Amino acid sequence: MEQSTRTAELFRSRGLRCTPQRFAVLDFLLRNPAHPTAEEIFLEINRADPRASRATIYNNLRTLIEAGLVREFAQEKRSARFGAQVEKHHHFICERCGRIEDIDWFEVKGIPRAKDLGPHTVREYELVLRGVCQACSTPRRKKTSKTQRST
Amino acid sequence: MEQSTRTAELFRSRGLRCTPQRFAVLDFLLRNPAHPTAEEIFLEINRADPRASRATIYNNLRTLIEAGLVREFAQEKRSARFGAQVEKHHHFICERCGRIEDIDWFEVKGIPRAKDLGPHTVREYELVLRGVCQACSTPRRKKTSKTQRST
DNA sequence: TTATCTGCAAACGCTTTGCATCGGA
DNA sequence: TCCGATGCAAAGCGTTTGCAGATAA
Repeated sequence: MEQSTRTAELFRSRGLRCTPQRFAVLDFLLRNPAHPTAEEIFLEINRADPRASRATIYNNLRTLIEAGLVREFAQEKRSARFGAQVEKHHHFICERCGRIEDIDWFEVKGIPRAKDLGPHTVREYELVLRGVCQACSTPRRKKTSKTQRST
Repeated sequence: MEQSTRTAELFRSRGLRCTPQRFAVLDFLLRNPAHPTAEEIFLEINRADPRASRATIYNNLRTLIEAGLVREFAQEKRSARFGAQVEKHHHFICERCGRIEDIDWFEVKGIPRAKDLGPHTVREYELVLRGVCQACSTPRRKKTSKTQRST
């Protein structure tokens, strides 16, 4: 109730109303570092206030992401992408067209050891680079960029 | 026509029939390093053979993934996950329960320079570690693992 | 010949949207 | 007061599945 005032002001400073549902979403994410799914967030908030709806949770997640207060993870683009290279490799993702390119494997120095990770066991790792690919950064004619669906 | 024979044998060696559609999927992925979506693969294959259906493309992608010939990217689990930590950080993903944990940011030595990446511009990067989290590797009672939807 | 695979259409799961109502500032 | 936010239900999209007919081996 100090923290909550701060959150309320955070919202206002971005032109957002501080509604109970909106507050609950951010509050829950701040307390829960395990990257819950929208459904989990909904279940939690709906438990406290059974009138809270899925639509509102989803809407607020979008709103908070646009406001830079929340981050979405593991959904680079709408649909899954596939590749025939099955050996270890890193990835480059174009933020404009969604294209994913493989980067030849190389070891990364300084991967956290078990002790730094807590008790988790790491089986594999990869580096994900994000940026703009050549096709998208070249302001030529039509561009080859759009790799999205087109039906 | 040499290459294709090799692919056919690859299939057979894993107990898979070599159908035109299945061949086309793997062939397309081998030729196309840009990690196309299922829809893109469908459009391409359907253009050559208008009878090829989406269902078959999807089925074959699953089959090929199970056979270890194809890899799926950027779809850790079914639904998106969210977090309130908006600063740079790395991620640990539990392969059993899908939980995603933030790892405090640290620079990684040896990120490919522009020259090695071709003409792409890297804006940011992150390390993605995959393994088994403590909760899932501890064979205790009920386990806290299941973080999936539960409706 | 026959188990596997295909195409179709319907089902599914997650997410977004249209719209009437509600309520924070 | 009044515009933004909410809840509901329905639509959207990507993906999976049940089933009858087709086909690789």
